[in-house]
Amino acid sequence: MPQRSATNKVMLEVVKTACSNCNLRELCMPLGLDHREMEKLDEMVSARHRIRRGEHLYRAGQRFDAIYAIRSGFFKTDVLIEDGRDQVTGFQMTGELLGLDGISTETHSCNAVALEDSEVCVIPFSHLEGLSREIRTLQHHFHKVMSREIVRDHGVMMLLGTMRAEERLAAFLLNLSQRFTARGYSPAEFYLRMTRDEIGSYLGLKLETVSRAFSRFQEEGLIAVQQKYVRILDTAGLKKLMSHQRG
Amino acid sequence: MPQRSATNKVMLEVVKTACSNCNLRELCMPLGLDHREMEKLDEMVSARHRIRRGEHLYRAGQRFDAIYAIRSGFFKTDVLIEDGRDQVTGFQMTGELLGLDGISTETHSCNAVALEDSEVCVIPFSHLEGLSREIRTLQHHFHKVMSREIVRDHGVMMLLGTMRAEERLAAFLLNLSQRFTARGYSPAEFYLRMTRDEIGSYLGLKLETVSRAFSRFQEEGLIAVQQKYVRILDTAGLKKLMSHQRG
DNA sequence: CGGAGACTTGACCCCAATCAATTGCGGTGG
DNA sequence: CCACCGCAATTGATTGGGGTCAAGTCTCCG
Repeated sequence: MPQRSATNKVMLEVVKTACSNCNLRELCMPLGLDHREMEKLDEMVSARHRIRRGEHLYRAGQRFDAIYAIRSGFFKTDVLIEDGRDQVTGFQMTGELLGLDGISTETHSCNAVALEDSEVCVIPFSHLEGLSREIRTLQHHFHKVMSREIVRDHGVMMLLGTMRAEERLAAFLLNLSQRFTARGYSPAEFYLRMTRDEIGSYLGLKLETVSRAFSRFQEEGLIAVQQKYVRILDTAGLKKLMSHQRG
Repeated sequence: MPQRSATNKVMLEVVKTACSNCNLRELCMPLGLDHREMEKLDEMVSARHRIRRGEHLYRAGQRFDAIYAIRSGFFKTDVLIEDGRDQVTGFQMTGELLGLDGISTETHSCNAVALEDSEVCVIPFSHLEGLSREIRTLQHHFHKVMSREIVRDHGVMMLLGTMRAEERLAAFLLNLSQRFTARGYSPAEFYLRMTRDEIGSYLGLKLETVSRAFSRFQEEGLIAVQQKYVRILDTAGLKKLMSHQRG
């Protein structure tokens, strides 16, 4: 319990931002650590960083030296190639990590942009590797997180390679729903933080196609949608949509 | 130097399959290790495994406990979903690792199939984590390899999300060329180990489309292709193709 | 209240999918 | 050795899903 003293406010601030007291600890890095290990983690994750909506957390080409855990907010990552084309490679929410792509070349290979005012915890990568060598659990957890990212990417490849437009959007909505649920939010009702254009880029579709698919889903009673607000009315219906190649 | 003795032959066999003497050491796990560290790696990577063309190295759903380094041969990985659709998520060649996707859930999330008679080195994962805690260089290298896989996946997402058929095939051929080059083979001439159907699955195209694109490239003098044999005649032309959205 | 950006909707078009026929190739057995 | 089989690949004709272009509506915010 925090001491009642003149330093109370500062204490609270510190407590509030420590991994050991973070309400994301079941989703984020601390998973599975004991008390002593958690303290070491707290030391490592000393810096926090606020990012305003629309600002970059990092840009492709910048030197990599830390990964970031999202404490609050919402991000997108995107890559762009010379001729101007770009693609959103992912949307990240609280408890998820950003920057894993930078490890390989020690240079960030994509851009990370806040889609709403956000706060991230800075995890200096060399410290993380150091602590991983001491704490088995942390090491293993980190490996799992990287692997999960690979599996997720395979899922997106599947989506882009084999699904038609409406299936892609259904998969996208169900995925969002599941992730909001894991964070204690409603599985059926949420605000999209990204534009139709960004959804389209992620799903390999044009914004008009995304918009049409939303409208169709609404006509069919699968969802209620009004701009960024989405309410899922028929989860089973959306799932069924995904398992039919045509029709 | 191997001793001249009755055990000579056995010795040679051991030497031949040790990481420290493997001609892939600049591509594979040993990268950057000193002599002592290399010896420890040799101990860890004790088992080898032969896989015949068409056989599975592992299947989705099987328990994960090792990753595999390809010593010789060629593999594909694919995922399949309930309704029967499947997608090739990658083609792997010598020196590359297989099985990273299994770390996250301790269960393989895709199938790995040999496209020609192959040999892999078995790297028990718990041993690898153990050794990573001892050897900084190995740990860092392993992290880089995982990260590289993530970056590669982003490249594929880009390809699937934004490129048209011919661009995809051009990108695919250039990528193969580059990887063969890194292994000391000709950059301009190689045999494809996979079918048109498998290429198509990987690129999000139907096999007929792949075939047509091959034919078109040949007509335009970019490549010479006869079944599985491919000869790149105009690398610059293929690259140029990739940077034009239409035309 | 006015303007800019986000979104929706419609009409048309094009690239790749689909359907279908044929050719080429490698292995197997008479 | 060659005929045959089955699979892989090529090629053609047609179709359709999503892209493109364009017009209009909604919303947020200064």
